Amino acid sequence: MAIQQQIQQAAINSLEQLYGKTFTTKDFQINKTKPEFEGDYTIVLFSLLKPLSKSPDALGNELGKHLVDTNPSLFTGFNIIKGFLNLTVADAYWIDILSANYYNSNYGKAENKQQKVMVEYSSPNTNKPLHLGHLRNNFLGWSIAEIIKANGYETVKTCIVNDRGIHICKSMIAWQLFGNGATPQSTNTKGDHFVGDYYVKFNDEYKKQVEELVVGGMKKDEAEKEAPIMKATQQMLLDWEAGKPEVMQLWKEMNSWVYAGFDETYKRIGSDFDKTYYESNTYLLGKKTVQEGLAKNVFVQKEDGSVWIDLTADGLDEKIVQRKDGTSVYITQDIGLAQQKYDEYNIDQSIYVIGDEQNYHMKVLQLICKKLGLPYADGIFHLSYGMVELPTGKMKSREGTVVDADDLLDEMEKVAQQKTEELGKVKDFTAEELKELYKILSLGALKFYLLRVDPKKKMIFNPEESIDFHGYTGPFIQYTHARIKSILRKETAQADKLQFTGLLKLEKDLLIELENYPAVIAQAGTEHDPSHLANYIYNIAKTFNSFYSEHSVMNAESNEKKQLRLLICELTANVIASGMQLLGIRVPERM
RNA sequence: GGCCCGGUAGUUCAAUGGAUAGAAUAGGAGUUUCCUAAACUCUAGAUACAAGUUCGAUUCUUGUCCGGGCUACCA
Repeated sequence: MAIQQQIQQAAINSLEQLYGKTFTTKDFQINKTKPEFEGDYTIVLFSLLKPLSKSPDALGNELGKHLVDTNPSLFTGFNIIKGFLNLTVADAYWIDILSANYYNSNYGKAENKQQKVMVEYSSPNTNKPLHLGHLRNNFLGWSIAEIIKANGYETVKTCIVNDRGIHICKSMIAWQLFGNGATPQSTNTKGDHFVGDYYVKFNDEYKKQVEELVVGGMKKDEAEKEAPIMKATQQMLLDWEAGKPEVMQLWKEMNSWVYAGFDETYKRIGSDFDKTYYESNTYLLGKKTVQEGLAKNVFVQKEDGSVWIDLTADGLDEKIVQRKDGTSVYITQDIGLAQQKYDEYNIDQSIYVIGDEQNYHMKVLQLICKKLGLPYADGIFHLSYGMVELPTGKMKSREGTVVDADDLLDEMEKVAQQKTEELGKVKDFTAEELKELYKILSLGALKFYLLRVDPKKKMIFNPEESIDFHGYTGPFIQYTHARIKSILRKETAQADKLQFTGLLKLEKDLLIELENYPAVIAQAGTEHDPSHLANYIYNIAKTFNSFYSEHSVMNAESNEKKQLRLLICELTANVIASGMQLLGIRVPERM
């Protein structure tokens, strides 16, 4: 049991014995003691004063004394300042944690909970390459799946590819008009970029045609409908839905180019999926549900034949779920896909990693599922994340301010190389080892930069800051790990040589933080928030660096101290590596 | 208009209702005969505004001001 819970339980027992009253964990708080006071953990007494009719000093003294007397192996002392009871935890407790876990690669991870959680993330469109926003989505999704796994759940990572629709037809039309049979191979272009370029060409041409029509005297909104390239695109969509062979052929070919490009990027950033759904296979789903909803009177049919649900009683609007022509809308597909996921995997929870612009949509989806009485409705969770913006404002594809994922990764690698060369610490690395190191460092910097922020909040991506390898960054933590490993290459710890010697402040500070690792994994899981982990690992690294510069391991004051510090090094390196792994970040042995 | 989210040092981010609001970066000053200076130490600097609840509010409530998102028979 974690120390905080142990303290709380001990306090509950003492209060019961002292005053005959039973309290629960919600009745009072245990905090870490602020560094400026003596002690390790603090019981906040204020909320107990009234029910016990005690002054802070009286209660603090009685409770403190009782706690120390009845738990001599846990507490070695206490002091009271105002309403705060500061407790000092016995060194032996921290030493025990250390020797029990320094070799344990599963340290911090929870027992199997026998439940299955699906995480859907990434969800790209096949008409353009991935950009910075997708990176936040991918890093978040992958990390949250790992964190959930560490919390004892089985996970299924999925991706829904938006591979059909008018936007795809735009690239296809543009390729037909301007492609002259070019392919990614013939132009030596990455497939997703190749197709994305035609999407841009479509928009250029479309804009031109609209302008010409407007000059010719047509109104703008009419011109937008009448532009020949748009009409051709709409016709193509109809042809696609009718399954016209030439269109299907072109569609398949262009999508295959995109997938080749995506695969390369996914591999590079470490995204992987247990199951990929394609919208072209799922867009007709959900129609049966509409019929069932009508039968249950959850949905109503209007005179023109369209089907609706009235959510006004829940503070939302009326939403359409089927058009008057009988075709399904976006939300209907989502209901269908949710059902399919449940049928295929029998999942207990389904997490959707989707931007906060779709908060309303996801609310509606879950509410409809609930009203339909679907068994998986309560398990739907929208992991809503904020948009990534630039210091200059929002990214806009039309203004060309979108940060391309591949370009960004290339740039980051260059910076990693440049900085590594400047420092000149790994001159004996082979070319492959160097390349690998640059990858580890650049991806580490980028992932950490995007994951260290609360997912719910929008964030500013500052290109200059993101390539900084100092301070609150991935490489800072990676560097700390490499430093520790450098010590451990020289000598490994022997646990049987460990003797209690009295902990110095920085030794104890580190152990207190390391003891907290399981609680941090749990918190990151329940709150669906990897930033807690990022923050935590950073603090571990920071404390270790202070420790490192203050106390020598190899030249410790005594052999006991040396063994103790070697064990601290082991556990710190393990926790750093383990925690970073949960963020999808690798740590090098040397850098 | 309606609904939702956010406003904390110059900047980017923290803080289950608890002690003197933490970091990083930018600024100022230092540290290397000693395990990797991608490091460490010191210094200066912030809760948009106004009420309310509370022993105690960055946190909860209300209002004001300022940003952002959603509000399609698009996906």
